Amino acid sequence: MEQDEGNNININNGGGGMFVKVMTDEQMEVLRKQIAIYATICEQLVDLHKSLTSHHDLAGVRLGNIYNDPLVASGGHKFSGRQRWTPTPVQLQILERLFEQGNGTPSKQKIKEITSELSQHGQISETNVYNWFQNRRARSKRKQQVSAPNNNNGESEVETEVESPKPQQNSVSTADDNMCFQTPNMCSVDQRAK
Amino acid sequence: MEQDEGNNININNGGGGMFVKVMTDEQMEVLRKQIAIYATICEQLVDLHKSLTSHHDLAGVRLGNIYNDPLVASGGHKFSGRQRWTPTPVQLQILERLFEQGNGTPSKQKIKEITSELSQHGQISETNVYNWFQNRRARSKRKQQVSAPNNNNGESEVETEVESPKPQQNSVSTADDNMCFQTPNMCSVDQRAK
DNA sequence: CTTTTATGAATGAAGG
DNA sequence: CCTTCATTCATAAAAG
Repeated sequence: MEQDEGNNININNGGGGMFVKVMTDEQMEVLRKQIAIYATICEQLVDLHKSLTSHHDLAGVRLGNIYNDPLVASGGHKFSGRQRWTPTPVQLQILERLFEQGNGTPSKQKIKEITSELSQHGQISETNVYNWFQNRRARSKRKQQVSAPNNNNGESEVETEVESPKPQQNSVSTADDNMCFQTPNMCSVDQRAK
Repeated sequence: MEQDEGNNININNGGGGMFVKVMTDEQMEVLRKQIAIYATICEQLVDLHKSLTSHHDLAGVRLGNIYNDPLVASGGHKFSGRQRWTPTPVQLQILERLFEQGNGTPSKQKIKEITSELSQHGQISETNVYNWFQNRRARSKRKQQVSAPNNNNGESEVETEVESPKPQQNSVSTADDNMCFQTPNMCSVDQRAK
């Protein structure tokens, strides 16, 4: 095993090799604090903007309305929007915070409050909030189930190296749950849908 | 237990053993999402600035892919094995066969069996199977809709999506949820700016 | 190498 | 709550 400068550890025991990302507790703490500061700045900026532009009624140009794509607009017809609600990043932060706060059971009254609170950051309805909590819980629950059943196959080499000439049959490492790296991409132009 | 036995990994190759703290895939995912969210907020703020200041020198500043796999890019290593599953030809064949067999409804139990069966032909998880059936069904259904000649007259046609009546005003944004890092109290911004 | 297509995965919403 | 559906996003694979 060797450790390079960039907190990557190469575990190489005989047959296969595997890279894992490592971090000390101290590094984690530093990171966490930095992110927290980042969050604070962002939120304050958003609020600042909101108060500064409150008289302009940003309702139409609301944050995150990136899907008001020029393509549709140039098309000359309808404001093809989308029907399904999508939480803004700020809303998500708040929701997640509430979720992990242990207020596991969103009561009817809570829903109202939360909705009211979140509406400061974008259009939202009580149903949206309700559904979000329902889905959030169900999803996290399912994830727990998935991450356990591995009794049979003792050990197999972990094919984490993408560059290996091996075809792309499977690229899953030790874990079985499937996570994918998806970045919120607000800039991408939707060119699919023929 | 998570996939890594509590993010401690015991590296024991031959000689001595050693424990290091590592981030689980899930933690990495969480971190990435969190950062992505803040990146999104910042970008929105930039856009807001643009519309507010209505300057002239714009449209060129595309922040584009700042968050295009920042984590993966780090260190230039391809450790981040999180790629999407791709069925092997054999697996695909079996899946197709099951799909045609009229077992239209893949129950939870069936999923397990199928997964177990397919795992002999390559890496796969229950989620993969589940998703596959979901997608398969949705896809074939849509195909039929398109090809289904319900065209009474050549009036309204095409346009996979329609401008359905807007049930409510929705702000639009794209982001994913999930984040576990608790924002500390230093983040005492009052969210209501009105 | 760039663009297009096919498809695995994520998720809001509805049904039971 | 839990399951299912529909829609969308991102990326591997294919085409140029």
